[in-house]
Amino acid sequence: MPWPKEHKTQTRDRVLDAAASAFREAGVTQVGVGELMRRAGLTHGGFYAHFNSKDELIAEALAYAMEDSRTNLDRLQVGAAKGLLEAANAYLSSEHASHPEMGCPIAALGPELTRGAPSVRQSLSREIRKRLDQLADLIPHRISAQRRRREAAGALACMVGGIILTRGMKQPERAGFLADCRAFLAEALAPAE
Amino acid sequence: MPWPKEHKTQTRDRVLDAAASAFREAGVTQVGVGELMRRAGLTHGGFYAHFNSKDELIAEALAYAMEDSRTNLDRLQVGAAKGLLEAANAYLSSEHASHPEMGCPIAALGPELTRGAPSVRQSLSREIRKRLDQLADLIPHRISAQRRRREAAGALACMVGGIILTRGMKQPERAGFLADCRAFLAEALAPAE
DNA sequence: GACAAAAAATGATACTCATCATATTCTGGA
DNA sequence: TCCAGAATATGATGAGTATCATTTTTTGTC
Repeated sequence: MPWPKEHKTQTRDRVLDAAASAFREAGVTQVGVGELMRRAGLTHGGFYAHFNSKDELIAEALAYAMEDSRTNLDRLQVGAAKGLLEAANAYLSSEHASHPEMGCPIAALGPELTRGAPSVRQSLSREIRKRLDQLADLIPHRISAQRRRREAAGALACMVGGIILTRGMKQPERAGFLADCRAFLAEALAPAE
Repeated sequence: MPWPKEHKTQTRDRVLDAAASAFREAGVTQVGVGELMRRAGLTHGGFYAHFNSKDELIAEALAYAMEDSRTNLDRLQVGAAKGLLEAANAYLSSEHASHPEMGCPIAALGPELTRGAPSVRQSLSREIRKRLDQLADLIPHRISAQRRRREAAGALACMVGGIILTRGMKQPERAGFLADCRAFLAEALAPAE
């Protein structure tokens, strides 16, 4: 094998990383294969040595971006108790709203992915399920599983919708709206009752 | 004026109506000017006699679709007390989730519109503000304006995110997730406390 | 019934895009 | 130093795009 044995995997990962950012920033349909390869330091032709199709890349880039956004958002809540509410507060932040290319791909690309190829939709549904389970796990286990599932669903919906709506607003209104969403969740998720 | 005086307005409206449906169904970038004109019973060339650009059409189609979705969703809650919770329940319905072409354009196109031309973003921010005001108005006015605003924000975020997430899920999971979102809001918006 | 103007259709331009076939370059081992 | 094969580059294809200039059709009025 006349090449370093991990070389191909590394360039493949570079393409994947470039795709995960570029897609979240500009949308999957607006970013062409050629530009992705250029961002990865290559030319367009070699693309199909790494992926069978653009759709396959999209499906993989989604999973990659989900993982990436989770680590980026975790950095915003260092030291916090890391309950569901803290996770939601980090998600519903101005930093997240103003940096879609590093943020949650569901908020950046959700509707577009829903209209994508079957492989893309399959990846999307899997990632959503995974995220719901992760969030439900942040709720104390003394709470019933049913209630944990309900709160995770409501919180994730509020998070995704909140960021999407924030990004659709003009600058002066954004901060107040985000604060409203956080306050709303703080009450809805209160451990009381 | 050798044409019925409302003829041009009527065909313009036909294009607008076709655009509002097609965009919500397939996304603004996936629907070309040619197909829209064909849906309106015309050919591609005449488009620019009605609109200065595709972006101008998108901005107008968004407002048109917002109005259209409101009437379609109102039909789901006939006779109800028409409070914020009832509006949210109609929004978070299986019918809405499975018919994006008749539903809320923010849920169908939000992120895509955010990346659009300035005129599109302007229209989007205006429509979001309008919807927030409409929802806040559904809350009894004895509640403080601040709290009405907060509940409208949280509810709309939950509604938009809930529908987007539902559409990203596979069929057997959808109904349960929608029910969880509705139950979550039912508790969060409870008039008690 | 002919005319003028409005409305729509035809046709063309200049792109961009995903995909693939072919050629070239690079690398570790002989 | 040269070779085989893997990784990448070149170039082409065919389809699709927004936009505009020009021509054709349609309609109310004389």
